[in-house]
Amino acid sequence: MTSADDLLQDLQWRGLIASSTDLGALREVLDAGPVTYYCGFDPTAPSLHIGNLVQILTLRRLQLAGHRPLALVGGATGLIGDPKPSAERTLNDRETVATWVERVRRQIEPYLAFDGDNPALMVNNLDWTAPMSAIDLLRDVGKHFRVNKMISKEAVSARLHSDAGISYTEFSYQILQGMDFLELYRRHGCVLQTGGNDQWGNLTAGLDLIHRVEGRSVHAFATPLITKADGTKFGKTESGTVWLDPAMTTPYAFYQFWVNADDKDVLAYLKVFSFRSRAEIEQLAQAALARPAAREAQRALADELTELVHGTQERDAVAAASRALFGSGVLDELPAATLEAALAELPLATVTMAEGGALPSVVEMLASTGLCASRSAARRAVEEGGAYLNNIRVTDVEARPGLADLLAGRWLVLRRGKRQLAAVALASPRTAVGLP
RNA sequence: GGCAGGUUGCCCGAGUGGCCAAUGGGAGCGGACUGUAAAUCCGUCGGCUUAGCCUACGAAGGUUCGAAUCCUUCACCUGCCA
Repeated sequence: MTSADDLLQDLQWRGLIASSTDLGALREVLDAGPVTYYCGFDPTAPSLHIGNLVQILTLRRLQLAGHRPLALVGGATGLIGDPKPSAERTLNDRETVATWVERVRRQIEPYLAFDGDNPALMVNNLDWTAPMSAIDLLRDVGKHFRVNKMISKEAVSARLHSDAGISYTEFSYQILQGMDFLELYRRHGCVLQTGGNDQWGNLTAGLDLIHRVEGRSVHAFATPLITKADGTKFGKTESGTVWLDPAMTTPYAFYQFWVNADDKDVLAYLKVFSFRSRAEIEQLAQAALARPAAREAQRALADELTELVHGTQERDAVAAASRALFGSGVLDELPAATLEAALAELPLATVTMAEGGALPSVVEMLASTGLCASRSAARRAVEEGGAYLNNIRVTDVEARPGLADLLAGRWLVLRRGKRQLAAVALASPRTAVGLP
């Protein structure tokens, strides 16, 4: 077991503790033996995203240090919705939430060990919330919550003072989350809750409840909101949120997300997401400073996280594809196998040859691969000099690839701008159409 | 329920009868410079069979040769009054 001192110092160095209860008290508890702790995940989408990864990995870090994680999926809280600062959430129907609960549960499992000395446990707050009657809730739990305190919580207060107002449903969210902590304390002796900093009010709701009902002081800490140096939201790309589900964000796109991290952000990301040691991370930071163009830190980050989330095989495939596609080499010099493996990571469009052996125009393919939103946009891209066929700029709006452009007899690589790529495959190999 | 104001492109916001696919800013996208980075500068930013055409200024009607702009009705939002 890692000493509490080492563990807490590591967490602090990584910048993972944005808010916390008394750390001295927490240190004592952690030193006394394996501590049972929990973090909750509400099913608000069919997949978790890289923002949630901070929480998942924090669970993992503590387990690796010898403590016992409870991963909670919010089958109940997901039906209610925690108050967003901006506006009321739309309620998702029960079947949807139930489906998402299962997906989220399966998504978290690989990061934790369910056997060994300090096995993890998955729990669902619907298990203890669903059997409860309204009277139970109001008498047994509600009585311990003071409205004055509830409305002073940041999430609630922001909404009370906004035009959006707040529904009783969302207002009650903190009661449910507080109940979860109490329930897990009673069932499993859970004495620590972690979560995102935006959840701090909900974390403390649980602390207060346990203190009132059980007379016991328990602990909590919150991880910071991950920010970007340029002020934009973390975890978004041109095509939206970076999801953990490979069907929603391809491993290639996932890898690219990290490779493209800003120099100014990469050290912070390594601290938060990487399991490398402090010494290793500091070495990477130095490398980034000395040779920024080599992007060693970004690659290390991308490699490690892609492996962690999608496995070694995918990691190797997308790293190789990225090297091939963004390398200095000319595409038609790549071995066919390397090329095909790389292209397999890209969005793909299939084209057929018209009578007379003509292929669709570059503009048509830019649109059909989704690289450009419309043919007008594709046309514009070509006019702006932002369209490339096999890494060679296309300048003619009417340009139409010929058979000689096909790589390995059937592939075309389309690029828009610097880094958006797509593959085009000829439906039937060229040998099948009877060449002269 | 009454009175007043508002609803414009991804967002903010000009436009009050033809010169409006619609000023300006932001975001986005592309180019140059680089390093698949940032900053900066430049360009672009409804769609299409792209020297042209089509669809659009909350919705539906109407006036007019011609409407985002005028009229009518409806919907929604905001403020004040009950």
